[in-house]
Amino acid sequence: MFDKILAHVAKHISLTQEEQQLFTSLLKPRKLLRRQFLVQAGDICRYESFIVSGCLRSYITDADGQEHVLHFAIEDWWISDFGSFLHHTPSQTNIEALEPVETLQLDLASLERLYREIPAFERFFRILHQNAYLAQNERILSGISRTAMERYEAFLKRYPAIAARVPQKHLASYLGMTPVFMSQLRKKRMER
Amino acid sequence: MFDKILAHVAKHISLTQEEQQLFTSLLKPRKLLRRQFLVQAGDICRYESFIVSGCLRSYITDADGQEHVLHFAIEDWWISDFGSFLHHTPSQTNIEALEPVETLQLDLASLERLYREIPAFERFFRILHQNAYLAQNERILSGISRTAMERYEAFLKRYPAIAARVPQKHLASYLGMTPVFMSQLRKKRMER
DNA sequence: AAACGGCGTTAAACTGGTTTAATTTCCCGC
DNA sequence: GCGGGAAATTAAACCAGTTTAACGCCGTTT
Repeated sequence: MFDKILAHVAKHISLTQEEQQLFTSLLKPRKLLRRQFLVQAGDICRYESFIVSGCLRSYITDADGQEHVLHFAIEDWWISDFGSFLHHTPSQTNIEALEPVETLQLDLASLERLYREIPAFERFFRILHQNAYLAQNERILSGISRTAMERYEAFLKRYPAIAARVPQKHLASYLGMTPVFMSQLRKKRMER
Repeated sequence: MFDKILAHVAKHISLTQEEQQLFTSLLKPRKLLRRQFLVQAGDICRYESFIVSGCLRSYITDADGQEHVLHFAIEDWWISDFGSFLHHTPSQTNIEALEPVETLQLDLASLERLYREIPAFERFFRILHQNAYLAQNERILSGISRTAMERYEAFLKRYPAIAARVPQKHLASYLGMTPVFMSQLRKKRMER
């Protein structure tokens, strides 16, 4: 049951048997059906959720009622409304299962206990946040310097598994364009 | 000389006298004139630079020769090409002083030594990266959900000091619009 | 198997933002 | 303080991406 998450953690830090035990004892499993919400806007997001299987999207609904996809997350990734989780403030985002999902959840008190009792976890999450920061930089650059076609093709190249797995309208939203326009881009690519 | 950076670090972690001494002994001062580069594309970015005074921008030049501003940085912030710094790969970005700048620089070996000898620094940089990640999220959201006018006004509200300090063309680039269009937005705001 | 509703596609009108180019203003180096 | 070059402004033509609406294709429900 904990194999996947232990293998994931072992990519960055090594834990003794006892440390593994402590860590896994803090994790609470949670399963979601398709279309079920892990977090809803207005809730306080109480967990960082490690995804054992399945696929989710996080998005916000703006003042005009329009949805904007912030992230996709699949196996071996973590997801949360990070601001809400850290500061116990109401979540801006919704996080919805696009497929049946199994997660392992860690609450803030448990995370802080981990930091205290197994300092290597400071390192582990530092590395995760570093990587997240690098990926975000890429995405920002993409947004200010690339055309819609370039963004679409870059996504296909970098995350082919996700592109094949999520509805196009959500991908279009993630990429900052309309589903109609993305469909036109797909057509142009086919003709080429 | 080290007052500013010690005060900055003290916001997140507490250090003993000896730890402060070790930390500051690893910092190398570097000053830049206006228009001088802290990092040039193609170089390996060997330092995280803490800014004691002055203002810089990081940007990339794309295949068409167009510049795109990724970040501004002022007093009390850190700047680097983080990917280049971490992995010793050639920098994608240029980092240029917009004013005379004083920095304190930390190289990767020193940073790793800090992590080893003062584990609190794992925590310190975890928190910095967490905050960076949150700010990046905001910006991405802004890019996919807001109009140019909304982005401009949000920036003015959040970073008025920077907006007043940097050339408009750089700000326009940061916000993902042309200087000409931003000038039109400014005019509309004045008329209102 | 019929009816329903959500999703992707197509086409056409439209608009927010770009491009180009001319004019003015502002630095700042001498 | 003066001259030159870069930055900001204005106007007009242009284009990338949006909007609206109609249609066809599944997959689900009944």
